[in-house]
Amino acid sequence: MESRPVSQAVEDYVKAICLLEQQEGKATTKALAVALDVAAPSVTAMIKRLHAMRLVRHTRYRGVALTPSGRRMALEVIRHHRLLELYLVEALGLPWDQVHEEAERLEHVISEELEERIAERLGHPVADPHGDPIPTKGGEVDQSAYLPLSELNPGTAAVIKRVADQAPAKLRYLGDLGLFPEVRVTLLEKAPFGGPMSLEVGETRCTLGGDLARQIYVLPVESL
Amino acid sequence: MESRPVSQAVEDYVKAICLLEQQEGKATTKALAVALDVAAPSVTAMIKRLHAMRLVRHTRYRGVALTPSGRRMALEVIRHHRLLELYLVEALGLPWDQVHEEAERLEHVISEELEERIAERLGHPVADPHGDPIPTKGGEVDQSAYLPLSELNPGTAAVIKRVADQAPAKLRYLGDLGLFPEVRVTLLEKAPFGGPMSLEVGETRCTLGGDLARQIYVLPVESL
DNA sequence: GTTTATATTTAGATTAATCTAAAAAGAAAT
DNA sequence: ATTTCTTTTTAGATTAATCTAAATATAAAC
Ligand SMILES: [Mn+2]
Ligand SMILES: [Mn+2]
Ligand SMILES: [Mn+2]
Ligand SMILES: [Mn+2]
Repeated sequence: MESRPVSQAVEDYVKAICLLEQQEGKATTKALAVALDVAAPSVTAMIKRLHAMRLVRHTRYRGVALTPSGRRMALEVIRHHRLLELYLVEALGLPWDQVHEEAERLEHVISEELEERIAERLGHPVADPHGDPIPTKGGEVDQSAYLPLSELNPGTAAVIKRVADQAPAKLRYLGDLGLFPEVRVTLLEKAPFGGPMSLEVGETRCTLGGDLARQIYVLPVESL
Repeated sequence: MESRPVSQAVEDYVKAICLLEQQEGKATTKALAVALDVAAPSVTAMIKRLHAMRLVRHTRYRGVALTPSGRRMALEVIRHHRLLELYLVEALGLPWDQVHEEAERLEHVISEELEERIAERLGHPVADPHGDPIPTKGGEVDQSAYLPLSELNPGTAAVIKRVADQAPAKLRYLGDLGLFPEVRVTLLEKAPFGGPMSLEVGETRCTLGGDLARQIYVLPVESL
């Protein structure tokens, strides 16, 4: 019954499976290979190990699904990751485009004790700097669904709730424009067919491409 | 010429070698095996790898010595470790007996950027919570030598400068007595042959065994 | 419904890091 | 100077995690 500590690789796999299940509805070998930047046969090999550890169920050629204990592990890692991202921004002033990479490594090595201190210091926050929900210790995740900024009607005001793009360069760009979660914006004009839109952010205005706008999720102010 | 990131194991080995060179004057296979809690043949195998990486020089049956680049790497890891220990105590309130274990893992995963932010937040400190010197970015280490508390003359006052024992239980005990670095104590009485001693700490007094007293280093106040 | 493209798995190899058992070297004791 | 003890090294095996090349299964296109 000796269960030795789980490796970083295993944690990254269950985390990736969990995120894929949420975002795509299922986790395939290919999607995991892309997400983790490894070759497909490496994924197949790891899936066998994860199955032996009872962390996933696997149907050949059909992808994997987390077991309850796999999900518990994944949410624990995701909680670490998002708490760390927020801590690095709030307590140490790291820019929001650098914290993902840092948290990617730190998430595997902090103790439960340290996790708790960080959560306490932050006032038990519910979202990370990008607006992604922080799972509770009990494994609950806020499921609120928001509207892509690209779907907002011109003339409407809304509060940014989530920035789904991870790419540092894009985050830096959005940061320069002042587009963070909890910031209020007003959509002025929108070109058709997913074209660019012009926004009012505080005192200033800016133009945003359709691709970026599709990655920004908002809550229209009427809904408040 | 692609030099892939160094593993945690390699970092722990060069760190252990560096500390042994300082404390014992040399780093033998056996001493490393004990320090790292691995079997002796594992050390021999790793020494070969470290040699291939030009981090150590090795004379068969005689132990290893760090090369300049090995020492640079070791001091970098030690800097991380000690900065982290201090940060965990100062910024997050972890008890000083728990931070060693935590830093042992974190030291390998923080970026140079994060290291710098932490150092800045702490005001570029020169010692960790146990009084161990924090190497500078340039690789300089404070070499001050202090007096073991066990060698202090009765009736003399001194400031604690370093607590060399790592054992959490002992650190907790010393902490309860208020015996931390930078605390001023007065030696009242001392039993002969390394026996116990009685101390004045602030308003209170306490008795300390000879073994513990030998691990506490002080600076007598006359020297100030 | 075949053919073609894509995804998945198997086969086989590699590397880092560890282990135990046994041989060899060096140090200490007689 | 031998003998004995300790340390170090070799030999050989194991496990996790990865890779490339090739085989096989599924899905898409025609
Ligand atoms: Mn990770
Ligand atoms: Mn995030
Ligand atoms: Mn370590
Ligand atoms: Mn320390």
